Amino acid sequence: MPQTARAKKLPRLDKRAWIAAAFAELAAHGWDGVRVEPMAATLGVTKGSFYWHFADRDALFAAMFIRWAEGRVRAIRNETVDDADPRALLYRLIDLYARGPNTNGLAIELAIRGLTRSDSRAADAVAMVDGERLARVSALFAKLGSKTSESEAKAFLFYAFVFGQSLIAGRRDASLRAAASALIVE
Amino acid sequence: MPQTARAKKLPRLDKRAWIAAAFAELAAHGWDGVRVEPMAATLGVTKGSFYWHFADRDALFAAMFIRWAEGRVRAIRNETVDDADPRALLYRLIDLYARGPNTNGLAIELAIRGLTRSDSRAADAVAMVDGERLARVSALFAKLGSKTSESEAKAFLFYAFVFGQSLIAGRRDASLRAAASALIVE
DNA sequence: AAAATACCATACGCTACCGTATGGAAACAA
DNA sequence: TTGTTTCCATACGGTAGCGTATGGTATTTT
Repeated sequence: MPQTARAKKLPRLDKRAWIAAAFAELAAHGWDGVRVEPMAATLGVTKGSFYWHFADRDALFAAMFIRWAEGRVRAIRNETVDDADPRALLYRLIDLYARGPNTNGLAIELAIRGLTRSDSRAADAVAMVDGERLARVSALFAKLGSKTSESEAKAFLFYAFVFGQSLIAGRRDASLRAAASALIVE
Repeated sequence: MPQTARAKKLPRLDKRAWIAAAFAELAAHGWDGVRVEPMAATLGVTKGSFYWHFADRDALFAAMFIRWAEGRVRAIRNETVDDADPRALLYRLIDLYARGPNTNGLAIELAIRGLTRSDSRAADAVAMVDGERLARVSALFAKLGSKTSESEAKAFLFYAFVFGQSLIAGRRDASLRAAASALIVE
């Protein structure tokens, strides 16, 4: 009997493919959605694939934490190349986390942050990302003329606002967001 | 055979007891932790109790959303009695959500907010709470002399900050928090 | 081409729950 | 006391998903 099922072109899967699928599920249905067998089905394979690449479900989680942290650190570094205007960068960062298409990334971010209490690996990942982001944003405020201590406070405020804003229901109101943003940056 | 198990004094349970237990699990282990049989065990009863009070697990969730929303609306109203100094109230609100003991309430809040995408009942609850909180905080800023539009922006900023701040890893640093708070309120 | 390795299918046992069905104890009423 | 209602225990059947065992098919290596 041929190993049926699955499209003609059968692209073998690797860890990355599984992790990507896991993030998609995480964004859509939370951690409850990240389950081996259903994911295998949507990937067009069986559990056999998964348990070849990962020891168990928990190993997938661990890999997700690491990949997420690395990706976020890389991202913030790319987003704050220092030959640009600091003020413009700050506004751009707000948009980047508040507006449209990145709604998925935000869901993932919040889901991971929801685990920091019970999972130390998640806590480590978050700490790494927060450290990098705060440092970068703080540097931007410093460039705008703040002293060290003040730039750190402003960075904390800025960063906290960006996240909090994403949690609030009536955030559709763009003008409100803009006004609040100006209160921080200006 | 007597209906064994369970301590001598057997306080019959009601919906409220189940909901309270569910919130405790939610805070500790997220939605994954809110499961009927394990909760029954920790409550010292069996599923029989649960399925008498609730149609199914989903009905429990629905009840949790409603109870949470009502409780939060009541809370913000109590916390903003208007014979007090607005500025002091604002600082007090920050502390209330940032410091020590309320770490449980925050976990619950974030867990519920994590569902707003996939569960409209959760979204409704959050919208109700956010509306009330924004209105109350906005009124405080208005008392401090802001025009309507500015007080709304400040309230949005304030409220977003309070939440975001709770998500950030290095939030232990009280002085940072204080400095950031001052940037908003003053 | 043969052998080794990488990747996956199939099939299985197992556990943790969900929800239901039913009878019985406790508390309250009549 | 006797019914009536409220609350719960016990016992099932059923399902979804975890992890394992094993062998088969691709793919690379020699």
